[in-house]
Parts: sequence; structure tokens; C-alpha cells
Amino acid sequence: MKKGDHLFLVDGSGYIFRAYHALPPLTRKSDGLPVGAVSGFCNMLWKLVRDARDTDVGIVPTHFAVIFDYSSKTFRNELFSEYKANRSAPPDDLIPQFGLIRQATRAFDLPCIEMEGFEADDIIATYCRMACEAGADTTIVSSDKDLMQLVGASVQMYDPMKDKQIGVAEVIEKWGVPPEKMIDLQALTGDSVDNVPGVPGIGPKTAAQLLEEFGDLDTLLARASEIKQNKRRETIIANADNARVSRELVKLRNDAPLPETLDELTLRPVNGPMLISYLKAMEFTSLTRRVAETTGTDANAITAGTVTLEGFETAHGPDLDAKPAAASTNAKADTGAASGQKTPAALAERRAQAGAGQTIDLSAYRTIRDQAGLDTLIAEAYAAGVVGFDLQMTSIDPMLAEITGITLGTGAGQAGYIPAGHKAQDSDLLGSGRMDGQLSLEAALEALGPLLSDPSVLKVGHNLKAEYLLLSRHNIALEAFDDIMLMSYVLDAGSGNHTLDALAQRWLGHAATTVKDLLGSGRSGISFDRLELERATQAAGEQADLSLRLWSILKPRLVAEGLVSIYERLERPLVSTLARMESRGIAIDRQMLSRLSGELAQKAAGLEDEIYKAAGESFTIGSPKQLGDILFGKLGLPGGAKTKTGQWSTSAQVLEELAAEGHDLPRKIVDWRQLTKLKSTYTDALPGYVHPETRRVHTSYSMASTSTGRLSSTEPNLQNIPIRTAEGRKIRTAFIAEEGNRLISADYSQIELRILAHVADIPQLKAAFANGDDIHAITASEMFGVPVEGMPRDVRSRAKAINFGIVYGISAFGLANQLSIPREEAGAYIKRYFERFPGIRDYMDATKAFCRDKGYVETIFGRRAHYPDIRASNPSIRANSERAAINAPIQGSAADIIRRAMVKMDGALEAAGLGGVRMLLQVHDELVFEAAEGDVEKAIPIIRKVMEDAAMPAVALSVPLQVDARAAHNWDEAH
DNA sequence: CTAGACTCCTA
DNA sequence: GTAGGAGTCTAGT
Repeated sequence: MKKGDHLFLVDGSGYIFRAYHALPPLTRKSDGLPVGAVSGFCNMLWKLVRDARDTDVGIVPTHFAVIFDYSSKTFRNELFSEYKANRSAPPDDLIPQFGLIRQATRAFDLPCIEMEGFEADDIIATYCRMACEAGADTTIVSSDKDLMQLVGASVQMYDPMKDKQIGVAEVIEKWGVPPEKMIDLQALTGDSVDNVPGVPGIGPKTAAQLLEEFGDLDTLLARASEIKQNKRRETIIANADNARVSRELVKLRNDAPLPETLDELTLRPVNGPMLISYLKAMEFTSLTRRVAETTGTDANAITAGTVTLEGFETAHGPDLDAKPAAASTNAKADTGAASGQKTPAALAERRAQAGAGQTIDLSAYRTIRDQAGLDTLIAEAYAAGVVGFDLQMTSIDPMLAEITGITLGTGAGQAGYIPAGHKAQDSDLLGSGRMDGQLSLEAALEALGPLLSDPSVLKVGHNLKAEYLLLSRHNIALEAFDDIMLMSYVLDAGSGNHTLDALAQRWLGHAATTVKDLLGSGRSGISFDRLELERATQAAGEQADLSLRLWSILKPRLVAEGLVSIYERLERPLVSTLARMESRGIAIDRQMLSRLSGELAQKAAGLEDEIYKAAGESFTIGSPKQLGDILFGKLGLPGGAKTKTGQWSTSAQVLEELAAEGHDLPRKIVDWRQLTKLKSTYTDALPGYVHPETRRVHTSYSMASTSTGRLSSTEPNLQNIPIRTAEGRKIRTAFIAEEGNRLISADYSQIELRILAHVADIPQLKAAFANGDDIHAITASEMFGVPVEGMPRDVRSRAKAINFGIVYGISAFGLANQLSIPREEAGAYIKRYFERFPGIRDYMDATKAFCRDKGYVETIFGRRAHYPDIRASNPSIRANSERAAINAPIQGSAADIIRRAMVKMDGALEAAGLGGVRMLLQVHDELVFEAAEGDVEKAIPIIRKVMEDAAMPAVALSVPLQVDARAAHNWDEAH
């Protein structure tokens, strides 16, 4: 073995258990032999040895071995007799699979390694060390935390079930410590499964925190008396010996006397006939077919071998002289350097590379405490022309926050923090003692206002909507700004999040101070104005500094990737639009909600009595676990679906089915759930969001949290106010217009289906929309040959479900679920649909191919949504991404259209002399306005026009958009 | 007090 | 089958 080689070590024993529990049970057709874990194992091995280049591993192994535990007794039992003592025997249907998996390994012609007295993990550790000494890289195929201590520069792990690579960064992300400290961490936390004692009461979070503070276990134990928390100190001192024993137990030995040398692990080409002989014996037909295709073997010519629990025998012996498959070759990535070129792409590349090497010195930032200092900083800002900008506030909610300080970054590593609302450190919780030695907020804003509104100085920040809103509360209009969160969103929606921390980590390799680190959380959390000034300056300066550095990386990328206009037309202008909508808020009728809440409570209490009577005991109805025990245990009702943790599902769907079979109790549970849901989520929660001064509810829109370009709404979420049931609609009536005003609701009709008709170019659908026909009826008529006139309701509603399904990237499984019909029937519907509308299938295939090629899909305006998992080798992960990729251009184009409408709306209303009409809410395809009664009639046509023409002139849709609008005193009647 | 599972509300 | 947010319960910190 030499440098450049790559060793794959599969943790066979670990895999068996995980696959057994994670995969659906599977039995061999001919005799019922349980083979689920074996099947998963074979599929995984095949991918790794044959298709590595097509998986997310992206690495082609040169050496390969599968490692197993030999028996449960190892040297660890001599250290600690209780080790793994509470392991129960494996399930009955798993036991025969242990032998089958070893046979599978041999059928793949791979080394199958196990050793008495050593666990698989020790063997893996030993090979890792040997490979490392030979200069080669190693991938451990496992997700076991016990192996994470081995991860390092040349060793990574790969989780085959999640298709995820685990390197140093992932270990730190998951456990809070680097791999080399995993041993100490596990020594502290222990492991109840393996019966490693550890220190009671210490979990991963606490352990990571202690190791961060003390460095390592020995130091921690030596200096345990310094631990502040009484209880923690005592338990650690009392359990020091346990921790030391635990460390010996979890520490892997890398000196196992191994029988096979590294060179004996050299990966050989797959022996097609030998493998197929085994696979046929196991009756794994689809893998047999794939192996046959890839290796060029005629599977029909190979006889199935026989498998036994003792060893692998073939009835007739495989044809070992058959021509083996061609050896796989390493694909070398092209890393052509683009440096020196003066293209936007080259600049973006250079900036990104420069970013990775930057060091960030938090002590370099200044605190600005007087007018002279502020004047100097402002002069520097004008001279720079581009400044990092951030407001420090007392709350994350800009409607409630006060400004604590203002930060300007004037260059990489340079920033000034202007405290203006800090409390004195010794003031009590109620006291409002201001810290001495800071400018007044008025003075600071007076001096900074002109700069912030100056169109010639670009302010660069992260998520500036909050800053915009808070400044506008102080009558300052932020102008000329760039928002790096939105830049990142436009560039990389779908891959990773866009928080400042994440961007700093991704582009600068810098672990930024988190709010939690800085301020704590929960009861012990403090607000920024109580932070000690030196730390405040560091944290604030860091934000502005990072913003500016990230901007210099992301801005050229926008240019290089042709996404400037998406950012400038669809994202940045929405900042001020949304800030206005949020600050306007919407009025709610609290009395009505309170009355509703009382009614709901009464009805729910009545149901509760009936439920307890029917159940014969009282229990927590809201606990799915307890409910499941009552329904499926005590009462013996037939259980339906299981949840992923193996519990009986008590979902509405399951309960409805039981109710349909004539059971009383499930119906009552469903009703009880509806009532308590409405009460707790809406009638009880909404009044808590009423702003103390405006007396209105102000939601917050998140601009960068969806992959498709939609907005989302939080605190409260006003995009999920009930509408489907009569009971729920009452909640909508509590959203009201002020006296003398009306709410106007304007919503797009069938916008996603219209976009589908446009992008997939479906003549029948386009004609139907052009004629204003009933689209679901037309679909039903095409599919089932039923005339639209006098069509039965259920025929139309079936077509409606299919239309929705198409937009969602249909599957037979999903449609069957939705319509409660057999999967075969659903499959037949889909087939029929594709026959009648062949353009849809073409569109879907083209979209998937585009996404596989580029890694993203595009809306009609060019917004991108990334789906990296579309290349995953795991079929179910891949299928998920494929459906998402089909849906994203449709959902995203609709989102873009309403964004465009929103950006234009205020100006259009203003131009029509309707400056008093206020846009308040967006609910994906609906906009809600508040207008004086006298303005309503004039406003509705303007609103409709802006919305219906919103795609133009960027895109000329081949289908008309239709907007329905209505006005009323409350939201329910307006919608 | 936090995180995850489960459930359910919307387009 | 797409895209979200949030409340409750429970287990673990």
C-alpha cells in the first residue's frame, strides 16, 4: 500500500444491527428465510465496490475489507467484567443473517476479517494506523460514535444509510469536541448500551463543555475541585475511577496482531459469476440483474448457489474462469487554476480562496464612546464607500427591541462599536441605570442617520430587515444596502442555511460567536444591553467584519453565476416591503378569541369525559403513546400504520379509518384533537402576540428559510390560520379591519397549475385556462372520458387530487394514500394521466435530468433551488429529491410572481392615489390589505392588475393569471 | 430547559 | 407525493 491509495473498512457487525432495525423486514420468497439485513448489506457493498464514483462517497477504493466481531468476549471483559453485560440476545430473525452476511462478503471476493479477543472496532483502528503509516487514506464505513475517535486528516467515516460523510468538522458539529477528544468525552458520558459506566448525570453537552474548559480528562479529574456546580463537582470526584475505567473501555486498540497485511486487502475486480451465484441463491433479483449488467455476465447461465448457516457452498460451483469485470479506474478531478483571469468567475474563485485563509482578530475592534470618536468613524465610513453594518438590540423581535448599539465595519478587521443603550453592569434587573461613558441614542442616530440614508455609501449587513424596521421606528430610512443572507440565499438555496454563523464557517472557516455563547439562553440568558462592553464590542465588531468579508466573496459570485437580477429585483426590494408589512401588523378581536377559547374548552371537556368513560380510565389523551396503549392495547382495536419509532400511529388518518369501521372512541379523539389544536395554537396563543402599543399582531417573515423561494411566517405563523373546517374558520373572523376600514383579500386562482401548463406546455390545460374552464373537470374528462356536464363530484375530486399530485412530483404511493385506494389503482391513474398529457412526463424527465446535471433547478425567472441529493445512490433519498426538484420550479415560480407583485404593489397604489391602502399579509398565493371603506372599490382593480400582470415583462406566460379579490370586515368573509 | 417525536394547521 | 411553523408530550440534561 502506498500514498494515494484508499482503504475502505466496513464495520460489518455494526451494519448488521443498524440495517436490521432501519430496513423493512424482508424474507426469501421460496422459504421465508429472513434476509432484510443481508439484502441491505449486499446493496451497500455493491455500491461501494462498484459504483463508488456515483455515490456521495466520491472516492474509489483501492483496498477493501469487511470487519466483524468474533465473539462477545474480549480483553475489555478483563478490564471490567460488566462490559456489555446488559446486552440482550439478538432477535431470532437476525441470528441466521450473521452467517449469511459473512458469506455475502466472500461472494463479493472481499476479505472478511475477525479476530478472537478483539472487537471489530480494534481491528479497524489497527488497519487505520497501518494505512496512515503507509501514507494512504482510509474511509470507515460506519456511523458508530465509538469509531469517531479515529477520524483525522487521512481518516474519514461514511454513513451508508444516510449517504453522509463524517469528517473532523462533522464530529465537532455533532459532539462539540474534535475526534481526538472523543475518548475522553465517552469516558465521561459512558454508554448504557455497552454498560460503560462513565459519570452519572454527565451527557455529551456537559462533557464537551468540561473538556472545552479543562482540555482533557486527566486535567479535569486533577482539577475537579474547581468545578463551580456543586452537584457536578461531587459526582465527578466520586466517579473519577469510573471515568478512568471507562476511558480504557472506549479507547480502541490499534495493535491487534492481524493475520492479513494491507496488501492482501487490495481490491480485486468483482467476480461476476461467483457473486451472481450467491445473489441468485438469496433471490435478490434486482441486484442480480444490476451485477449481471455491470459485469457483463449472463445471469441465466449461472446456477444459484446454496447458502448455509455454516459456510458458503454452491451446488454446482460458480464458473471462476468467466471473464471478470473491467477494473474500475480513478477519475481525477480537473482542478484547472483560474487565477489571473479577469472574469467574474475568476474573481469569485480568488475571493473564495482568499477567504479561507483569513484570520479574524476580535480584539482589533474599537469601542466608540464619544462624539469625536464617532465623527472619525463616520469619516472613515464615507472614505470606504462600503461599510459593514449591524444594529445591536435588546430583543430578536425588532417590533419590541430597543437599539443597544450601532456597529460599522470599515474594512477587513476594522470595526467600531457605538454603545448607546447599555445598562450599567451593577443595575438590578428592574433598574434602568444607564452605563456611563456612552453616547445617547439620539446623538448617535443624529450623527449616523445621514450616512445610513446616503445612497453613495453601501451598507452591508446580514438579515437587514430587522435593522430596516427598527431604524424606521426611529424615522431613519436605510438606503443603499446589501444583505449577505439574501445573497447567499439566491446563490445557494437548498444547500445549507444562511445564518451568519453558517456563512462564516463555510466561507471563512471561522467559528463565529453564537448568540447562545454570548448571552446564554432561557432563564439565565441576558439581553445585549447587559453585556459587558468589551465582549459587546468584540461580538458586534465581529458581525460587521464578517458581513463585509462575506460580501466581498458573495457579490462576485452573484455576478459570475448570473444571479444579480434575481437578488436585486426579487430579494433586496422585498426587505423594505416586508418591513412595512410587519410593522403595520393586523388587528385581531381578542374578545372573540377569548369567547371561542371558552367554547372550545367546554366542548373539549365534554369529550374528555366521554373518552375516559369509553376507555374505562382517565389518561393523557394528548400523549400518542398512552393513547396507542389504550386503543390498540387495552381495547384491542386493530392497529394500522406504525410510526418510524415502531409505535402504533394514532394519526387522524388511522383514527378516521377506525371510526369508519364503526368504532366510537376514535371519532371522539379526532374531534377532541381538533378542538384542543384550535384552542392551544390559535385562540389561546394569538392574543399573546398582540403588541402592547399598537394592539395589533405583527408576524415576522423569514426571507431565506425555504428552498423554493417562498416566504415563511413566524411568531406567530399567520400563514396557517385555519380555513378548512367551519369551526376553524371562526378563528379567521377574529382577524379584523380597524373601524371605518375593510380587509381586502386577493388570491391567485390555481397559480401552480397554470405555471405547470405553461412550463410543461400542455395544450389542453392551456386552452382550459384561456377559456376559463373548470380545470379539474377538464382533467377528469380527459382521463376518464366523462363529459364535464353533469360530472359526478367524486370523479372531479379524484382528478383534482391527481393534479395536486403532479405538482408535488407524484408517486403511486402518495396518490394511493391521498385517495385511499390501492397503489396499483393509483399507478394506473398516473399512467393514464401521462398518456393523456405526455408533455407532463417529458417535463418531469427533463427537470430531473437538468437537476442531475447541474445540481439545481430553476424557476421561470431564473431563481435556483439546489438539490444535491438528487445524485444520491440511496433510491429513496434520490426519489425524494426528484420530487422536490419537480415541484420547486412550479412552487418557486409562483413564489417569484407574488414577490414581484409585492415589490410593485405599494408604488402602484401610491400612483393611483391610494397611498393609504396597506398591504398587511402574504399567504403564498394571497395578499391581504387594509383600506379605508372609501378606497376599497378603487383599490381592488389596481391590486388585481398588479398581481395578474406580475410576471411581465420578465416572462410572458402562455396562460393568463387570474386573481379573485373581495373585501369584508374580517378575513374569513374577505377570503 | 432542550431536543426529538408526533401530530396538525396552511398553500 | 411539495413547501413550511408550532404545540404537546416525553426523555434526557
